[in-house]
Amino acid sequence: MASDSASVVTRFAPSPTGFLHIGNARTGLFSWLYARHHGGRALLRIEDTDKARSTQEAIDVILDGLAWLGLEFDGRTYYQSQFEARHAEVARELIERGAAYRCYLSPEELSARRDRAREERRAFRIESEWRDRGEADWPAEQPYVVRIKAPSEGETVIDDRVQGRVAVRNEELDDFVLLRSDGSPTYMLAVVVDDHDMGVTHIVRGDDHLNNAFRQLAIIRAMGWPEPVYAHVPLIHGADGAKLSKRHGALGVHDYRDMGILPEALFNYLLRLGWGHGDVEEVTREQAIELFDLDGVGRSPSRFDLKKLLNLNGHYLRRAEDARLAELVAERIGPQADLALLTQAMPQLKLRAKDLIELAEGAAFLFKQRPLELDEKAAALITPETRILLTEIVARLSGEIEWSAAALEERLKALAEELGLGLGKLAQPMRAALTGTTVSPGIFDVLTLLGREESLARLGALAAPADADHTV
RNA sequence: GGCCCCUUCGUCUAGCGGUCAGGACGCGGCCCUUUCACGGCUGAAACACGGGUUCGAUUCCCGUAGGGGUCACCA
Repeated sequence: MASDSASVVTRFAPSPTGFLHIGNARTGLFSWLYARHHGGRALLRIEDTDKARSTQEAIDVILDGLAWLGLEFDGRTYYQSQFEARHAEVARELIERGAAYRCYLSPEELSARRDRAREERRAFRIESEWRDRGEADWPAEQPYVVRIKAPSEGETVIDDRVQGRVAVRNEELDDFVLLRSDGSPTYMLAVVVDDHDMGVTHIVRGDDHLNNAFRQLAIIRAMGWPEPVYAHVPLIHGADGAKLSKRHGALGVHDYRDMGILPEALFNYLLRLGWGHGDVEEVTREQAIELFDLDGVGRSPSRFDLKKLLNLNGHYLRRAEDARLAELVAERIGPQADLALLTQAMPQLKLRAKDLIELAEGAAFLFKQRPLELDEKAAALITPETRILLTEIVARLSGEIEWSAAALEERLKALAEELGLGLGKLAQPMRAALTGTTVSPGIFDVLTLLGREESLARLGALAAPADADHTV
């Protein structure tokens, strides 16, 4: 393990589908972490051979998502589409080596054979009569594909770093297509060539590719290239245990950002999904690089649990810099947000939120315009009796008193005692009048955050016992 | 259906032949308390099943069941 440390090269190879899939992001994270842990290089290659989907916009979404998560890759970003000539060249060389052949079977003929096999309930396997034909037999002006000559005897074994030893009988492998009839390379050819040319030593990817690895090995061996170490990590599933897809809700990394998840929280959550290291739960990026290795990756697929992500996010929220959170919240509140005030309130606010949306909601009272609208529960707290109470409170706070949490607490506790009431009896109506809700930071903090003038105005608006309209 | 993989609390996981099967999320209770949170304490909750191997299996082997992945001139 230590011996190959210096030479580790991994790659993450997403295709631009319009969003950065959360499962792909985790695979990318593992790949990146493995390289970082071993002091190797983490490369990024965009699989943009599907021209229709590979718009610059779709590519930017991927790049943006990775950057947001804090995964920075080494060297330049590779684009698979740039290597098509090279792919074709390898296909040609494979033919020359006798490891691949031109197959003139038409798509129609192929599907007819497939249907026949299905009817007869046998497994379909391509057996092209062109496999052993030579150049002399090639018909002129006929479209053809290039197929690999897959090995048909013995077995192929992969020592996977996650899945363990996996063997497949070679008769299961078929002569898959390398080059389409239009001369373009298939994925199967392109990955192998690119991985080799990029010097990738460790392929960490989703285990939906495990079956492909056996096929790809056929190309690698035919070319006499060094075989990479494989690590096929299980996919992420939804709550119902099926592969994560649209019907499971939020799929893209951007969706979680929009939901107010902090990147370090998603990073941590994704890391712990399918990977464990003793009892550790909260792992920073630095610790992850130090601790991560493939032997901590489980072999079974894990289910995505939003509740746990939210809980983790809460932990990171509480730990985050107040000024940073103030900026993130201000973006969500809009132009009326006051950064300085938000930052000042943040130590109190961030205790009460699991995501940035809740944080923004919690901060909303700071910027409300008078007269405040009261929500239902708050309105219920304003009664003729509590209005009288508020009148008294306003009177007590109107003098030349020190407007600090400590001083206010002293005053109000004294008043409560005088009236023979619990502090809660004063605090709740005050909270309703000051914030328009029944949930907020401590009442003395609310008072100081709002300031003397605004506090007294909000309190005073509901103090007069005459008006029955709760919104004043 | 063929092939491949997987199986510890509801979920994420620790465990790597002998443990009261540990932690986290979620859930219940209690404490703290001006609301809500945060925090602290605490409770319920798991080795899929059947055979072996062994003095002893959650742990090793083989089946069964269940789940998942994959079978294109998509990536």
